[in-house]
Amino acid sequence: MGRDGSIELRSFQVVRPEKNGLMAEQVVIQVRAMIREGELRPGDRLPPERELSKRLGISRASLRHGLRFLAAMGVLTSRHGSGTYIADGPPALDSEPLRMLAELHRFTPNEMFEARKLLEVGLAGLAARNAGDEHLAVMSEEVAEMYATLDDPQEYLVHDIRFHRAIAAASGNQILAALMNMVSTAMYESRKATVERATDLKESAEFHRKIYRLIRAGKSEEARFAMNEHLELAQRAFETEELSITTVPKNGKPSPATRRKRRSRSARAT
Amino acid sequence: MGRDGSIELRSFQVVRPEKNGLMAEQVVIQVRAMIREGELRPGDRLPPERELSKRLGISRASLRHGLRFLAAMGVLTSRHGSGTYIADGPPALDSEPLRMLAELHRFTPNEMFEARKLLEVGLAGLAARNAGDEHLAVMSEEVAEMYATLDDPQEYLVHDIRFHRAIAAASGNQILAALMNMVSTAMYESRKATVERATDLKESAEFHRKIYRLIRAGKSEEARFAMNEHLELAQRAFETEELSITTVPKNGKPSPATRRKRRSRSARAT
DNA sequence: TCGTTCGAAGTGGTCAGACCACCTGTCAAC
DNA sequence: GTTGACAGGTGGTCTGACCACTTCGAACGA
Repeated sequence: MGRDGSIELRSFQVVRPEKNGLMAEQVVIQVRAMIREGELRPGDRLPPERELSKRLGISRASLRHGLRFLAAMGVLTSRHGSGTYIADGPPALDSEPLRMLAELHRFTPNEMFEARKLLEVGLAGLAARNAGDEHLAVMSEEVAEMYATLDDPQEYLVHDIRFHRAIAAASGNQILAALMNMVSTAMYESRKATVERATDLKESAEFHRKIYRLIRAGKSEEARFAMNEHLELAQRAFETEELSITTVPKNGKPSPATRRKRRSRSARAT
Repeated sequence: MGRDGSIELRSFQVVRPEKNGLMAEQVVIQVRAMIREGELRPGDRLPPERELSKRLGISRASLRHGLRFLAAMGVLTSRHGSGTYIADGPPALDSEPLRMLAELHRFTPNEMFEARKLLEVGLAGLAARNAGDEHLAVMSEEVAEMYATLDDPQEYLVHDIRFHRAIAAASGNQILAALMNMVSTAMYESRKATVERATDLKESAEFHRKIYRLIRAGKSEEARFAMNEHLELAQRAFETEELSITTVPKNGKPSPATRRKRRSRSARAT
């Protein structure tokens, strides 16, 4: 190794054949490794930044960049004055990225709805096959709450969402559940506005009850069908509402935002 | 209730609508606003960090934290020496969070596969209804490439993935396409290993061709069915492979991993 | 004894300024 | 016209200090 020690300035680089750029990336890799090895588990607290930065041989600033990155992915949460913790609770994906993506690319609410529909229908089918008693109990509970809050749209929406979330949990597939929640959450703002003007929450509640019973009975295909019907109804309500809002102004050119034509775009594969 | 209101300690919250915590969060909000207003569009370059930090009245370090956050969400990419750019190209969600989540919660590959199946089947159905000529052309091309690379599994896999990606693009729903790609990418490592030991790539290619033809013919239901069949086949191949690896030791009990029963799991609603 | 208060220690959040590493366009030399 | 060196701009990293918040235990009071 020729460690004569005259010039050691860059020795730290030599140790590292990779010479990977981006110190922050190193942090991600390290933490990820710790998770994979089982060294870090959900809910655990990480070592203090000052210590961790020393251990990894990088500045605290760089370490923090890496942690920020992980926090954005939903893997970590930092609590001021307390520490940095591995996310716990049910597995969940942050919906913020999806919301951003939607704004960047001007996704239509309809597209969002369609995505949700596909996921929810599939989940309903799975739930009919896999739901356990405790999930069924939650669903039943939420249906009851919906009936009880027919005159309070906002509250109704909360139980609506919880009901669908229970179905997702009952499906037995946490990934699909996480995806559905991501989409659902990204749509929350819109739904909050829509439900306020809803005319027939009772009908909606009936539908939920019907879906619940089909899932409980283990009737997969029928549960799928009912869920599909339910969401298409909701989607239609949503669409008409959208129109009634966007058509308000006296602008002669209604800006054909909904028009859809085939775009040719440079692919640039990576 | 006895709310005589003698204690007003918490008024500080009311007086300060601004000064919200987390400077980095401010950055996210600001950039997001710029995107929403159309001030920033995909591919655009952001102002230099030194300038932007001044404009927002925060230190460069905090600004960078915020940018890091956005980068993690896939909204930005920073190029050393060049600048910071809004992500361009087709809308995509980073698969890293999903991969992390999978490791944190020990998702089974089967769950991942099931999620993928649900998405792909749905996408195939949509593609049959919405596919344009240019998408069909890409799909056709990739099928041909698959036949041409039957003896090179790794290369085959590339075209396999591109084919499915083309279907997603043809579905007309960018959100679902992004979700599918996220799941698919997260599984890439596993698939790379599986395809290497695949025995009958020809059969796989046949299936892809069949799916392509059904999509081109606009036969939605049949395309869905074929896709489902195709993926269940692949899943089975994957499972047996998993077993052949994990069952290596002389363990007498083959661990009935596929058995499925109602699990009772603490729900912990949030 | 029990409950409350308060303060010190620990931890994440922010700041400032400097320097390094890399990219890009320019312009001189060939 | 082509090539090469160079200078400016830009993101990446480091340092060290201070601020803001949480936590917990010791001192205090009932």
